[in-house]
Amino acid sequence: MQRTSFGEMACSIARTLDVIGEPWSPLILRDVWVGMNRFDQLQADLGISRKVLTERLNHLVDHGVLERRPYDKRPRYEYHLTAKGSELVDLLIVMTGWGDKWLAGEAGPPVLYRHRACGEISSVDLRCAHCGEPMHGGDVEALAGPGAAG
Amino acid sequence: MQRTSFGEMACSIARTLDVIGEPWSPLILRDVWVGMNRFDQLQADLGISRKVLTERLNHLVDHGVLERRPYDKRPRYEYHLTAKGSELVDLLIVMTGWGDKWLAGEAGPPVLYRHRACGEISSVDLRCAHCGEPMHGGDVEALAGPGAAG
DNA sequence: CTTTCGAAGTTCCTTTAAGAGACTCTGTGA
DNA sequence: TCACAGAGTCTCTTAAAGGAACTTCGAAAG
Repeated sequence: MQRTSFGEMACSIARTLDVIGEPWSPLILRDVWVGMNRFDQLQADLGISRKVLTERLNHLVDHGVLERRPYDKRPRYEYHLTAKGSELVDLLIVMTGWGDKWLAGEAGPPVLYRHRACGEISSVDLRCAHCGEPMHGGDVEALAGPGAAG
Repeated sequence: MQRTSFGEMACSIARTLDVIGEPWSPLILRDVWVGMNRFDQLQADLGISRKVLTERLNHLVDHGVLERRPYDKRPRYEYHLTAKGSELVDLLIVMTGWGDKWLAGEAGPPVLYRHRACGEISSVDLRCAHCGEPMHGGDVEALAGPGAAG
C-alpha cells in the first residue's frame, strides 16, 4: 500500500521506488518497452484493474518516465518511454537476469535476449564505469555524497 | 496492496517482484547490505511499522534472500544476505544509479560508491556478458526462451 | 441525423494490506 | 525478584487494490 512516501528520503533507491515502486509499475514499463503502448492492450495483457492501470500510467507520466502521445483524431493515446524511462530498462534487464538465475527452475528462462551488437544470446554484467572491472555489492564501499542528509 | 500474485507469471521480472516487490523490501535489503542486521535497528532506521517489518523479513527469509542467524543465547537474531540475496544488490546498485542521475537534483547524490578494485568513485555500467560491449534496452532483442508460457 | 461501435477512462463497492502504537514474552544480570 | 532489552505480536484505523458496470467522445454505418 505504501502510504509512506519514499520520495523525501535521502536515498536514491527510495526515490526510485517512489517513481516505479508501486505494484504493477515495472510490469507496465516492461510491456511498454516491448511495444504494448495502448491502454486496452496493457489492461488485457496484465490483467490489471482498469482503475489501477489509470493511476499507474498517470503517475509514470507525471514523473516523466512515460509520455502520452495521441495517435488519432479521436481522443486516443499511446504511452511511450521517455529518455528517462528508457534508462529504467536497465533495471528491468538486471531484474530479469536475477529471476532467470534464481527463479526460473527446470523450465529455464521464459525470455532470452539477443545482444544486437554481437548477435549472441547473452545476459548482462555489471562493470565499473571507470576501470571496466566487475562491480557488484561486495566490490564497493559506500561514502556520504554531496546530497547526504543532515 | 498487490493482492495479485506475480509469482506464477512466465516472466522473470514478475517473479522477481514476487520476492522483493512489496513496499519496503528493497530498502530492507539495502540496510542489511550496509550492515544493519537487527530488527530494532531496521525498524528505527526505516521508520517502518513493526508489523510490516516482521512480515517482510519472514517473506525474504522464506524466499532464501535473507538468513536468520542467532547471535545470543537469548532468542536474538540477526538477518544476513544469502548468496541469492547478495546478487540482488546488483539491482540496488542500478536503482541507485538511476536515482542519482534523474532524481538527485541540485544537491547531488546522497551516497557515493568507491570501487575497491580501482579505488575510484564510480558508477556501474551494463555490459554484454558475451562481448563486453554496452547492453541497454535498445541494444537487445527479446526471444521466447525454453520456459516461455504456452 | 440517429444508431452503433470501440478505445479510454470513471465510479462504486468490497476486501485486504499498511500505519501506529501499545502489549507480550524471554532470558539476563543487577 | 526486579527491571531491562530485543524481538516480535495484537488491535484498530485508514487507504489502496480488485472487480465490474458505467460514461464519454468522435467515427462511421444505415
